[in-house]
Amino acid sequence: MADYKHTLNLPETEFAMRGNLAQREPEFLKRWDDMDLYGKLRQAGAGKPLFVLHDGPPYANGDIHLGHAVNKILKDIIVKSKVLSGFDAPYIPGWDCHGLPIELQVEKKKGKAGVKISPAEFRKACREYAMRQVEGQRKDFKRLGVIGDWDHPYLTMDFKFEADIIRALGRIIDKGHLHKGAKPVHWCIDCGSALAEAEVEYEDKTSPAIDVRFEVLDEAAFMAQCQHVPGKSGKGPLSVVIWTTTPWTLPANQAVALNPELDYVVVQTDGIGEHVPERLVIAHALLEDVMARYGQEHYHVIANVKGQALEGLKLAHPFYEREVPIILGDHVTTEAGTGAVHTAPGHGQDDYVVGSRYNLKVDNPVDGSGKFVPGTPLLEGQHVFKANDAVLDILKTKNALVHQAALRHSYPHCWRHKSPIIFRATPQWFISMNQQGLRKTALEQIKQTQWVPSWGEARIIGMVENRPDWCISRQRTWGVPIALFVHKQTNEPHPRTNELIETVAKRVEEKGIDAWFDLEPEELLGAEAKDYVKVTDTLDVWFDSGVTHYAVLKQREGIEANPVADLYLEGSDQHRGWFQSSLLTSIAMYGTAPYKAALTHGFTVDEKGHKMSKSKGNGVEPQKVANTLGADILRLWVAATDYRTEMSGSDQILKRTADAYRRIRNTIRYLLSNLYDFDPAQHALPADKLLSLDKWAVARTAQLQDSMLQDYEKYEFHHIYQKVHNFCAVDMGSFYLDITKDRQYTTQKDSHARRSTQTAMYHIIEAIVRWLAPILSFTAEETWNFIPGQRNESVFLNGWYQLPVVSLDGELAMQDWARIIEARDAINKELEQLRVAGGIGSGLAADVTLYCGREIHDLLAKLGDELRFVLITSTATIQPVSDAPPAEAQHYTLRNGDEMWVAVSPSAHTKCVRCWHHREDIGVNSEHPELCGRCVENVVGSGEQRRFA
RNA sequence: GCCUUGAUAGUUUAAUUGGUAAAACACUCGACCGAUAAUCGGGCGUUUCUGGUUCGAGUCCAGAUCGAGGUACCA
Repeated sequence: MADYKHTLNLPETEFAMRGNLAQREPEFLKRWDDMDLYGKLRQAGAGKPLFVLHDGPPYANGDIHLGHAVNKILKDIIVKSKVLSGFDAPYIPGWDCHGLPIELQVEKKKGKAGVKISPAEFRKACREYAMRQVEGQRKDFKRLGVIGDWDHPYLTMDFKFEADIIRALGRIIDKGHLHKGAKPVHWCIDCGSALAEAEVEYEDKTSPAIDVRFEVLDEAAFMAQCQHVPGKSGKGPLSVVIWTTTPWTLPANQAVALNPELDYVVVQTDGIGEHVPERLVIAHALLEDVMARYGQEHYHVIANVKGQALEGLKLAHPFYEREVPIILGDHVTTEAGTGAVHTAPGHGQDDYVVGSRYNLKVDNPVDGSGKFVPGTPLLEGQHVFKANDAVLDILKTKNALVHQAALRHSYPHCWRHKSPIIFRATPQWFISMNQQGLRKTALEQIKQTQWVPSWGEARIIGMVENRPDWCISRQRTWGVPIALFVHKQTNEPHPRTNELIETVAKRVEEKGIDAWFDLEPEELLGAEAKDYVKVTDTLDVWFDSGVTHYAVLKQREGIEANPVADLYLEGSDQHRGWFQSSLLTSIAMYGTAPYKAALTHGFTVDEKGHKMSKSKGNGVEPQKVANTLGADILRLWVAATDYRTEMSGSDQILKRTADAYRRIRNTIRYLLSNLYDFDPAQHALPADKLLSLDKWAVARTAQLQDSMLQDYEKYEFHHIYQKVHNFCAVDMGSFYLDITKDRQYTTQKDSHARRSTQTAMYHIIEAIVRWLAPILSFTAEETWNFIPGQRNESVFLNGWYQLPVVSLDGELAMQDWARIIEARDAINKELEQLRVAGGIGSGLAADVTLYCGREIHDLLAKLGDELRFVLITSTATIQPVSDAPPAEAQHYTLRNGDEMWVAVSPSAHTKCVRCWHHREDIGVNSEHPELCGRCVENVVGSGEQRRFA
């Protein structure tokens, strides 16, 4: 048998079938670094319309996890797609560097600031620690193929940034949003300082649980609000009874809270203990429990009243000469107690919130060491927990104690000392939501912003509507100072605050935040210094990151006057966090939101939808994925997953993604391998000279590209993934590439038929490589250099591909090809039947006869002899239905109603050794006895002509 | 507890205004041996559950279950 293989145009390429991504990707990273891709992108972008995706800073602590990877990859996909769409899209990554978690890490190694180590040294250690964290995270982010200004990221601890935080604060003060107030904080008596939420742990503790009378002052006014039970009149004193587990907070009591919706009763008792008959006010739902607790068997309800009706009525404090009002709050429940809650705004978060609604005094008679301050009647100098007994004694003396018991319950403790902590009001700084209309403007601006997904709007509106004033002060070491001098008497900031802040900012720009902590007030205030106190509180770190629009957007991304980014993109937790802190500071400073659109992605969860955690061992580490499957697989997973809800990730799911990747990669490889001898400059045919099927392929590609560009526009990457994959597997793999294989391989190298396919393939690969670039960045860059023709050094330095416009209006239109595909599917089913029956192996061993209804007949007839190439069979004959299909022919009804009978049979002819078609005309040329006529023509003749396929 | 949000084949995603549940992957059976750790063909769902509205519900309504994010409370 003669060997004709050398007369075929078999595919060849150096583009590896296996990606070897984990090993190869670092080479591309180096290449991008060496060519300064980011710098080149900026140069190329000069003058183009700007698209700013402003990066939200991750916290500089710990290794990056899958959620970080998702966030950065989504941002990268968007930035890159905008570049391809012709925008100048800078990307400046940043880090959040101050704050408690870093302090705690440093404290573990160096000890507590101000105790074992000076605050200045402590801050230095924090700065060094944060820097190391940034290095580690930067390395991991870069490894994922994220392109950005990694050499010049923004760090909230840069001296310049720290100075700008102070300037931003100055501007907010200037606009009148700051106020000083008091707020209860967790306070450890042993530490002598406030604790952050993260430093509090909950443990069981036994406390005295007491019921206390608050006598009604104006009995007539009270009873007037009630509905009396007929025939029941009462006698004896009338009191509202509260229940508390912290007797020591009673000195700070300012009110008694009832639930407006609850039913309360006035109950007549015979007398509790040795006391005389009296009337008590209790929530109806708790009446039986309470009476049982008091040991009362004989009692009766004499009146009913809604909590609502009692608002504002005055009660007597149990042991001070003080009138306290009845107030209303939804936090009052019937789970425990009496339905009436002792309210001390200085000693509880809830009491503070409800108290601020009623303008109650935030009284805190307890000092930092837990003792009642001088001047506290009856209790001065006593330690709060020991004062419990004293309070009980006083209550007994005043006949105010109804009942007492011990209660074991969960109670906050200091994580260092394991000792119970207290709530204690301390002076704090706030950004007011209302005094300059911040809340109102924020709500207006939220409506001006595009939220993706749209429910983000309702979410953040709900939060902004309900949030209290923003407490921006912390009593911490590693943070940007609230650089104010306040008057010793008035507590007011210095009148020249504006100017002082700029002076301080300049110093901080030189020396960092220590410039403030080291500052002697005299240096700036001179003789006035004796009247002022230098504030040493630090800012909430949410303030730091909240002003990146000022410190970064305004100063580095080419947006000057009023920094507004095109897009902020973060996880859904940031409606509470960065989206909000950025919104509030921006409005306080400029009156507008800092972003035009805010996009949120869900959290990463495992395949069952449960959150990832170390203890469950269901986590996916991005570093590990990059080093085994490759970063492109992780990127493909991010793109393939609908980020609007939770994103499921697991080893299984990533393996599926890797399988899908291989399909895409092999399609690319096959296209490249068929272009090894193709030079577009020399061989490309004009669009109107292409074969019909090749026109279809180009048109299909263009169609898909249009819809994909819309998907990029709408940030719906999972649709792009589905479309690309489907294109590779269906349009290309099972149809176009399968059919054109014969033409590629068997026609003459430089024939019109072959150059036509190559032209189509060339356009297709030029398009695909760009579709993929934002997602499979490494693979696209690798592909870029394998595509024939002149090209620049990176796929990212290009726009989307302009596919040639093809017109299929001639004999076969797009919908005609769709119907041909439909007919082909039916024929494939029959071929499979024959194959299973053992009649044939390859489809090329079969003859097909079709008995067709009118329309499909006319359509297939247009293909003439080339129908067999479309069906990939040796012969394909069409007959009208009137020719009476044989019994063995299978009947199909096509979508347009046309009928078709399909008959398949093994070919009677021998197989051409070159093209593998079974043909009657094998051996027509005696010099090539094993070849069919067509192959003879292609080997020694002038080559076959094709029109359609 | 409250606010926001989700649930479609083993997996990832589709399904205009309610109108026969669609792909791909995986799996499986087979073919090919000129994309070969590749390629081609054939095969697989009570749309989480329970009710309701409707001629008709994945889609609308009510409730439940399980999950995610945020927030509050434990006086």
